Amino acid sequence: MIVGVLVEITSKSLDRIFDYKVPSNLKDKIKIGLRVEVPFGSRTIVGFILEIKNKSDVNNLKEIKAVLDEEVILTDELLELGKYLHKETLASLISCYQVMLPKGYKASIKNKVNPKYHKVYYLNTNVNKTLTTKQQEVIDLFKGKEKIVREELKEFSPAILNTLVKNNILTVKEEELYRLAYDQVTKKEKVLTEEQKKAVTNILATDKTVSLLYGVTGSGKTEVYIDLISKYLAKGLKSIVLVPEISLTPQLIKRFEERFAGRLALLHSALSDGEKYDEYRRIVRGEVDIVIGARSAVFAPLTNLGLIIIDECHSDSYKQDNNPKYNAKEVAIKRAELTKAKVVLGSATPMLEEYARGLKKVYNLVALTKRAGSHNSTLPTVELIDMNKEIKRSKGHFSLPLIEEIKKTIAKGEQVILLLNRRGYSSIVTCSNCGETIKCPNCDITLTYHKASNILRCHYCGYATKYQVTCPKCHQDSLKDLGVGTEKIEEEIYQYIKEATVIRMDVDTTSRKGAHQKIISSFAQGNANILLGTQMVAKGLDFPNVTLVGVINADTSLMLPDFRSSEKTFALLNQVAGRAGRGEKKGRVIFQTFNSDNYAIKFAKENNYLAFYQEEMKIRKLMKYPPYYYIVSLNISSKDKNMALIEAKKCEKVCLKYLDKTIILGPSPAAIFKKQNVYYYQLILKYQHQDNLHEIMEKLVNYYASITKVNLDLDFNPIHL
DNA sequence: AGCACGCCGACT
DNA sequence: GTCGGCGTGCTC
Repeated sequence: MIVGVLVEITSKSLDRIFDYKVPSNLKDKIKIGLRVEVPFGSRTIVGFILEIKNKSDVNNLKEIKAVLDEEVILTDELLELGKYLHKETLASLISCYQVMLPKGYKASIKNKVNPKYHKVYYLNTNVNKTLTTKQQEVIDLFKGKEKIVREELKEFSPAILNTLVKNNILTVKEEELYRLAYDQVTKKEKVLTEEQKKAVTNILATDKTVSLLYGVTGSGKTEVYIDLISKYLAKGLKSIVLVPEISLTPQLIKRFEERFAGRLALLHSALSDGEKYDEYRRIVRGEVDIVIGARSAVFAPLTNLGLIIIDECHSDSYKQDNNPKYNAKEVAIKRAELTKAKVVLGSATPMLEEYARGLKKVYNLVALTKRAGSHNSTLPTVELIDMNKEIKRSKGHFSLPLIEEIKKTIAKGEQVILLLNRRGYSSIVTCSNCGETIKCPNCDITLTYHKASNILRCHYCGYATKYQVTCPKCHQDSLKDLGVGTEKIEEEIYQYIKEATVIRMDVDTTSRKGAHQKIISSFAQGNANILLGTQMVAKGLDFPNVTLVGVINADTSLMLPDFRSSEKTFALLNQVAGRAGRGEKKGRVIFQTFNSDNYAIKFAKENNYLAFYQEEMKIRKLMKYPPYYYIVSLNISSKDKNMALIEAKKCEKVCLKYLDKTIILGPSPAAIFKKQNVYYYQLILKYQHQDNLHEIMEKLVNYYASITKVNLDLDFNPIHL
């Protein structure tokens, strides 16, 4: 017996199968998809069995040393998905399999996680022995219980329990203990609105693989998900729910827990390695029906998969930005096709690509147009504050009208959410007088400030211009690098609003485990009247007492050097506005902006997704961006600065020669040109139809895999450029 | 990736 | 004489 093993070394030159003999004592343990320990050169490493055969082209085969798993972790379905990922992203096959597994399953010994065990006592029947009082106390605890874990018998000394075991009254076993505990309360289902019921029926009836559930904020997409999951469950089919990491809030988890207690597994970055490992084992063992998690949960090894839900499907967190650079949405659709499952994409602000596919009937488009929560919860009214006019009499970053509204809201005993839109703050030069930013004449993309060389550069085409403080629009010497944090804003709030009590929520205050939960419950209990934070206050939060939402700087994210900046701004503003007025009381929203005429801001104020979609589509068409064009970015890097440029030019030449219908931009120095003494150049390809593109890219990848000193890294359909 | 092998210069 | 620098090449 010979096995083909894919070794766990991330190197393109080793990304292939190595054959090993199987010693006779391990023969009956061998299955495809299991991990084995093998000798490799002078060391011992871990790999996956991908083939079982009885012949090999290689002569002196070594023997495998050990089989590491009992349960197959790379099921046929995952093996297939891995091949798909490898083919689509051109990342190494081993990296495609590694990305599917939690840390504890990966090879390196320092990450190794083991199951946790605890002692469990069982009461034997037919006990007729006289017991001591202490012993009787223990036995009494077994009333109505089959077993008791040691931790619950803390007050009893080991001597008592040992005697009971010795006398055959109790039996003790070592059982695996799952590290993550869940609430076991099951709540009754909420009654769906007519609109929600129709959405569910529609999604169940469609013969299309993908449904796009386009529902305004507060329209109750979660109820639709929950109902769909139950319906699939009734058919014996399991579900995966993907949510952006940032919106995996305790509030959301609780709703699923309440409905699917005991049948739910959770996979996200806030879990410890041990917890993740345990959750994964529960899934592998078929002990759960629903998996809820961030991006990589799309690979959860559930069998009988019926449904994959992708909430907030416009979120860029579904794209992984290191290898393999996959998009969980595409993987979900592929997986659904392989298993005849369905995909539901949900959003109030779908990405343009998604909505376009909905309109073209590639996806089944389902709309929720009304707020569901309570009978009179309607969408909040939004007001724009033109900071060009207000700046002179504003206090710090706060305009007078915003300060007034905050004061009024606090006085009524209601709560406020304030968003500091920090996206795009770093290295973007803005005029502090008129709000102007400098754009690339070729790409319509904000230029990025490079401190070291004191120039403004376009990340797309490489255009560069010298940085000057004079604003080309208002001619004031006010062009500067912006940068303000939530701490500074918090100070200002206390300075101008005496009655304010603030809770801050940003990466700094939520990094510790459980901090997120604490902040949310503290605010929900009314311990503060203002919740101030970055993007994370915009997503998924549901506080009925919040009646005012303020955005301190609505338009900083418009200035991102990214063709999706308008889309991102619109989505962010729409979402944060959706946090207001979710209960009985009507909500109000204030956006402070320097660009009150900008269409993204204007349509966000009007809550008009369709109008935004149409306007943005025009620009995308004109500028040849997605969804009209596909994009591939090539990143060429080397420790040798000259060689990096030479090779980047070589790549350009190859593209020019073979890709006749493709627009080629660059090579230009990458966003971060020099990183740990490695120099990076970037080429961007734009195309609509170029049949041989993948083939050419594969050839380039293989070529650079064979040479050292220069590296080529590809990103198909990149989110950030 | 990581380890051995190998061929050159500095030095207890 | 030997230790150790890192360029090259191989791993079933």
